[in-house]
Amino acid sequence: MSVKGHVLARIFEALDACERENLWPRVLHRSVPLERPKQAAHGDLATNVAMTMARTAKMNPRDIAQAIVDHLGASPDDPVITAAEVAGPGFINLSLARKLFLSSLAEGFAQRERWGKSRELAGERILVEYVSANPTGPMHVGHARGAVTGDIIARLLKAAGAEVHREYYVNDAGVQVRHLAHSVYVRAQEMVVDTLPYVGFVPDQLAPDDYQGEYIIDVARKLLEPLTRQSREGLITSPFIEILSWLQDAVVDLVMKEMIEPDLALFNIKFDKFFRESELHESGRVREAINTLRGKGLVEKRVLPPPKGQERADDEIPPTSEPLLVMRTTEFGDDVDRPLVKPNNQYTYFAGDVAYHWDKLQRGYTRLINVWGADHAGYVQRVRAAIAALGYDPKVFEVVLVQMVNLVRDGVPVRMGKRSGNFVTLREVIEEAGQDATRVFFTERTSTSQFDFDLALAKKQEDINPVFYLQYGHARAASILRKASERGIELPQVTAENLQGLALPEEMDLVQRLLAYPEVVTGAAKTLEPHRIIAYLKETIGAFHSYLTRYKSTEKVLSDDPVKTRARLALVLALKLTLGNALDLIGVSAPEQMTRTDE
RNA sequence: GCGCCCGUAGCUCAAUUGGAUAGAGCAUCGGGCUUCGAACCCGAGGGCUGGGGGUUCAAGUCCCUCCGGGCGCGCCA
Repeated sequence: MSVKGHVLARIFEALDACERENLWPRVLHRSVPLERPKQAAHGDLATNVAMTMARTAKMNPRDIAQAIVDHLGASPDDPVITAAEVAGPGFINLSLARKLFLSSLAEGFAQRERWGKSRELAGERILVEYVSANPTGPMHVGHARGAVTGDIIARLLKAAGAEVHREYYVNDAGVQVRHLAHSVYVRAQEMVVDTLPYVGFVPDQLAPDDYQGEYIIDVARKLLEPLTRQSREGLITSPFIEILSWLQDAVVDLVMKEMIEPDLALFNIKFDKFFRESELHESGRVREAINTLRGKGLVEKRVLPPPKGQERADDEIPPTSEPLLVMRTTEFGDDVDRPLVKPNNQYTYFAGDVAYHWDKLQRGYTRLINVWGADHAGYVQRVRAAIAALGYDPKVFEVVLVQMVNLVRDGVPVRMGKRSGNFVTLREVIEEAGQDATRVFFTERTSTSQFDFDLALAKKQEDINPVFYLQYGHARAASILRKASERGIELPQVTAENLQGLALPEEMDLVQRLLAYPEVVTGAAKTLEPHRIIAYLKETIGAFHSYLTRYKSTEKVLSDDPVKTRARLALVLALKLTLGNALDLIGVSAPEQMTRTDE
């Protein structure tokens, strides 16, 4: 049982005792917050139950707190609570038995790579959808943040005991893919035109909305590569519209297999499934979803009004007054109703997404977590509406909105566009900064914060980069253990007995920080906030360095006193395990030693 | 104009989800390596938590309202 578990049991006993004496009305279900105070003077743990009870009990919180303290039975010899006192407006500050911490740490260490993992979310089946970048080119830095965030959220949920599947939704059915196919078609024609046995063939031209990027030529080359000369000629001389369907499929396949999947692999990000939007259309799932909505009377054919507010400056999309099939998402909190079928009789992207999320729900997931870019914020409400309309609890649908990354070079914004082909790829960033650093860079902050990614700075930042700090902590612990072995000191078992030699306040502080690790993991998992792991690492490592420095000339880990040495080595072992597990959780390597590459 | 996200030290961000005296890194200044790794540590300066109002024992955190920034706002994805 955890330290908090022991303490909670005692607090509940005390509450029971008070209620048996009718000091206040009995409450059946009560939560008791138990926190580690910021200030050491406030004890090892503190609770504010008394203050939360004051209102319903109609009593002074200090009086309640005092009654609880009186029934807590704290004494210096107690195996759990050695002292308890009322403080401030009604806090109860608790001092705990040293032995309790030490044996808890030993128990934790015994779990090895399982230390920090829990069964907190056991029974939940969670689908995490992330990246889902359009299959129209390589991934750029803008996708990196979502990729890292989604990956780590999946890892956190798994660590908390949930069954987790990772999915990438491939939008291979829209006009963008049509433009992609046409771009490749044109490039392929240009490559083959010279070898044609007859003259007079005129290649197509790239349309304004087609993709200009260099990589299109690569895709075209890869497309033609496996084909015989005859097939190549047949392909490029066929009218675009005739081979469109085949071409789209082939091109998306190439982009996914040759560009996106390898880049993700470079990042050590894997998916359980790449879900093709086209599957939903081909299998009739989209039609089925719309029919279901129709059966509920939520679909109608009508003219949608133009958007409110400012007039569109450009005339790209002419206003249409044709009636189209819309879903009444406004009945579920959306701003306006959303179209399902376009005037040209094609399904909208939204129609596909309704079917997709319906499919997810029918696969039995209890939670659907989508990691989306902030530019999709306006989309959340309509999908949630669809889920509610299909008869599911909209709360199962959660969206982590990852804010935009502004790419700058020396403070000057870098414009990016996939069509223009002007962008910095994910591959370039990873090759430049490394996987570990990129992961940390995108995980440090809350996903709601927007920030600039300065390419020039990223190079210079070697010393500033937080990843080194995180890894250095682990390496330094490893180094001490290595040094001990060099001196012929046997590494101790991490047991409560061996830890008994810990006496310094900084040592007990470290013990308590390590003991907090499992809660940090479950906390990060429950809030879907990966940055908490980084924050924990920074704080714990900071405390470790500080401890080592303070006692570097007085109380070293490897001292003349065998009892202290054994205890401190056991602490370092537990620390190294905890840091290693935490780094592993966020997909960052935990080196045994570090070597400087610069200077 | 409407919707969503955000506003905390000069800069980049935290703050145990409503708790006690708001903390780190970078930058600036000043210290600390003959002995376990100085990619480190210690100290100093720097704050009306954008402004105002409200909710309560308690607000950076929740509600309202202004101000400022980002994203989105047809039938693109």
